[in-house]
Amino acid sequence: MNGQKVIVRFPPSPTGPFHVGNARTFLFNYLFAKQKSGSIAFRLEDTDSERSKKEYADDIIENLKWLGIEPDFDNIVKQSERKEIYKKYLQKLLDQGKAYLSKEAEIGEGQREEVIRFKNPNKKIKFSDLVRGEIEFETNDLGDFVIAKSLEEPVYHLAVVVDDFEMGVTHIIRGEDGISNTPRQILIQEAIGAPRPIYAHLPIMLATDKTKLSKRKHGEKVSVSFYREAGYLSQAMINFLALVGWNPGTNQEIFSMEELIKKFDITKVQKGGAIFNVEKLNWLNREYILHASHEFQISNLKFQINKSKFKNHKNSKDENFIVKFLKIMLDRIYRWGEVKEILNAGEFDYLFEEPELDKSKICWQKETPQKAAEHLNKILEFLENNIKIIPYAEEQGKGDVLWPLRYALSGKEKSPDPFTLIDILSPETSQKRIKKAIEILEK
RNA sequence: GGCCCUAUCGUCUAACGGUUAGGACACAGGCUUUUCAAGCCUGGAAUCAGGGUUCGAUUCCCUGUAGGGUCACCA
Repeated sequence: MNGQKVIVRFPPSPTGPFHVGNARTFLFNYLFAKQKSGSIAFRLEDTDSERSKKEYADDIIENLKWLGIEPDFDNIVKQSERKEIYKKYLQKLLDQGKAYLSKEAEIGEGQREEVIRFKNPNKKIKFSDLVRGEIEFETNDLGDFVIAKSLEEPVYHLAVVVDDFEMGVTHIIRGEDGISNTPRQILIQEAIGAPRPIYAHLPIMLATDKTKLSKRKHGEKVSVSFYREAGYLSQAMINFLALVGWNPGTNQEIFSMEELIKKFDITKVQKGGAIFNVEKLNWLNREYILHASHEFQISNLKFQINKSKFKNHKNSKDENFIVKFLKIMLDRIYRWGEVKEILNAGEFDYLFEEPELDKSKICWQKETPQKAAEHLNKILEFLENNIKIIPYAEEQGKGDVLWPLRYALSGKEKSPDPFTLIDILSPETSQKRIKKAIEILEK
């Protein structure tokens, strides 16, 4: 590029919520531009007034900001506002005989009687792709394709080529689905005298069924906002997306944005499509949750509790409780949204209210109710005198002592260990629950 | 179907013609202050097939097969 400034572009069409596949495509553009100290143009391809909606444009912008990959938001280009520019180029092509008004023989529903077609020179187009190497097309089977419905209504290919040219785009990094559009666009570039940008076609991101991730087929899980709302961290999302289709050739898995910018290499991008593997995302997200600052963890936890059914419970306001609860939660979540889900599902009800005990479940395996009551009484005594329970449990059989204790405290067959429970419940509450269990056992 | 692209463990991938084909996620087994979770240790798991080229192919070439993309007056 001999010192020429790199300019990439991100041209979403606001006809749906921001798609994770688009997010990855843009991330690669972003990484590439940043490492070359280039700039990133943002263009809304909103010429389809039927399907383009402001809410979608807002969703794209909002999530781009969340992900921390921002294009040049100060200079947003909207295709819908550039009719005059396209018209100028169209007229010139017409004047030069490189395009012509065509009377259409067969007209379908909503189609025009007369459109502007590009006069195809029917030549072989060869271009070099940063990811795939040389790609060759015979363009005669494209025919004289339509480039506008009228002077005022250009069609995609014309608009894109004109915009990329006017905006000085040097590198077009886009999805693999753009490959077959490339020869058409190169033909138009040559006709309007635009330089050819450098192309890089990224592999497509696929769903588990190995087909393109689509909203129709795969639902809300294709939109960035879904992951945001589910409590994934943007850094984890970025880290994950970067690794789908690219890696630095080392065993490193965790990358900050700065490292990605430094290490990203467009020529090492994978050629084949890659499946969006949520399990890997989950693992990464957990890593980020665990390594976040304590303050960040606490604020996320509070946020989730306030969205749960316990939002007004006194424990939810108790800092001490929150800190202890965090420790428990960090051992079992991979995304923050799970806190609310787990809480609402009732798994931790016993931390907020007294559990119902089932007599048959208090005893461990073949232990008798008498024996269990005896152990619990002993524990009560230890608690009052601040004596360690473990030595006694080891002597008497850990299951026989610890299971009844844990069950008395939680009323659950599955829960954190009894010592963690005593700690978070307070000795008083614990003693109360143990007494209750003894009562039930003796009934 | 035409055109184009692609092909390493289940998944994401490493290996500038010579490796016991490496790592991560997931999975299985084991360990741990009962259970669950987490953690730690161990393990199973791949070069699509067939031809070439080469002393030697995961790697280069061809064919087949499979998968994907694209074939709009949508973007």
